[in-house]
Amino acid sequence: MRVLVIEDNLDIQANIADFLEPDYVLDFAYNGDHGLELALANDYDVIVLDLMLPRRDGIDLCKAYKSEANLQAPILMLTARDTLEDKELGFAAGADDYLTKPFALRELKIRIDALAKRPKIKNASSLNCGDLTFDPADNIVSLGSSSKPLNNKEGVILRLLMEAAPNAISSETISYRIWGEEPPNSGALRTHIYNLRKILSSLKTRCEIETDRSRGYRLKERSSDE
Amino acid sequence: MRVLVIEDNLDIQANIADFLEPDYVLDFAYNGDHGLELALANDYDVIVLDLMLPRRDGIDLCKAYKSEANLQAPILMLTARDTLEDKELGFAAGADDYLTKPFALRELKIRIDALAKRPKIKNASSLNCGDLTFDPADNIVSLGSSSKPLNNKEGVILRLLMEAAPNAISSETISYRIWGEEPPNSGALRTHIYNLRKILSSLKTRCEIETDRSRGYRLKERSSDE
DNA sequence: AAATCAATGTCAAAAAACTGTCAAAACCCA
DNA sequence: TGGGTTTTGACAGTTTTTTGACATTGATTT
Repeated sequence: MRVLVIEDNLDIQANIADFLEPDYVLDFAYNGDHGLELALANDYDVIVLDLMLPRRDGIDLCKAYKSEANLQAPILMLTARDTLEDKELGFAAGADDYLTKPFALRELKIRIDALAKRPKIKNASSLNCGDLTFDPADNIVSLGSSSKPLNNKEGVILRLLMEAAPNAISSETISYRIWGEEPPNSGALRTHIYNLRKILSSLKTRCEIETDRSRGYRLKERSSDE
Repeated sequence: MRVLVIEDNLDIQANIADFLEPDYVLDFAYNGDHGLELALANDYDVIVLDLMLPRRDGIDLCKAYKSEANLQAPILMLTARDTLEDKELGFAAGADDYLTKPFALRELKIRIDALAKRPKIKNASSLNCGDLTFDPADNIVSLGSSSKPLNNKEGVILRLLMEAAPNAISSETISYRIWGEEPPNSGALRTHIYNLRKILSSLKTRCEIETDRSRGYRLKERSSDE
């Protein structure tokens, strides 16, 4: 497990090093610029980030990292500030956990472990599956140079399918994501899937929406032999 | 965003409801059993879990949920206990965050938001028994390169058999898992077992469904001498 | 050993549920 | 109002699930 510790206080750094070193591979940065550089260049499992840093503020670093990193490691913020406003700021900047000094090293460790468990967030503004690309921001699905606009519901459905791929996603889940507790009382979803399929096939993509009878739908790349 | 709150203290519950209700869809459970049931049956974005619960301990619930849920929602533990040992227990059970009472509702909210951001953990669970492999995610049973899709009921039955193996599981238990309190009034289960056996034997697997007369069914690897 | 009985296996056919298709109606917004 | 979006409803085709009728099995009793 690789952990990046961005902290300018040498004492704290040494403590952390002593405590975590046997179990983790640690990198250290002493200022914000260096920290961001390391964070973006390497693939860490967790980043421990002090908020008060020379050169570049922790909040700033966090925002920059979350927007620029392709594979976002979870960030644990470390700070002496304990007001709710500070925490809000930190989480709003993209932190995943927040620990106020002074803290027990063991608590730091278990929180690092907890953070490392979850899969990392992929920073993809556009989704893709096989040869297809879909941009949820403007609801356009495209294959190479040809593309088609989708309407709202179709966009949501395609996004859900792409996020779930290659697994199936149940009609109930899709329905709930679109309509919440009160779905339309007729098979509107069926119609949307139908239309989505027509659009996909007009793009000549190799992806298609498979139905997993009574379990849901799945976006899948057609195998070559069909 | 859907949040499940498992908390037996009605005051705290009401507070949480008041504070979060406008923004989130909340479900409540008042005891551990009901909480686990809801957690497994629905797809929540975050689960808020009090540790001291009637019927089933929070730690226990957490472990059970993490091992049984296909798609694990992050769990935020809520408790009056503030020792490191308690936190370690909680995180070891699979918690993703830990908040000690009393807490500020705003902090609860920002931590819920932070948890909801991260992608959920998929429980990659393919079962096997002898030479057979069964993937409940797509209901496909396979032996080496050959495989067969199962329909819903067959899938549930095979999963139960595999989970129980090498022990037998009673018809009543299977029936209850499939139909709940109101099973069909004819021997539908017999027919499903029959069909499942046909599928298994078409795969030439060495596993077979044994019947333990008046006790139930059992999945077993045939011994070589038959 | 034969008779009996309940539990189970076998199978075809009926019933129910699910899905695809599409045109038309309802809705919404500029 | 007009045009795109979304829902409705009807129908057909398919798969899944249940039903029911009968055969078999194994244990128990006579």
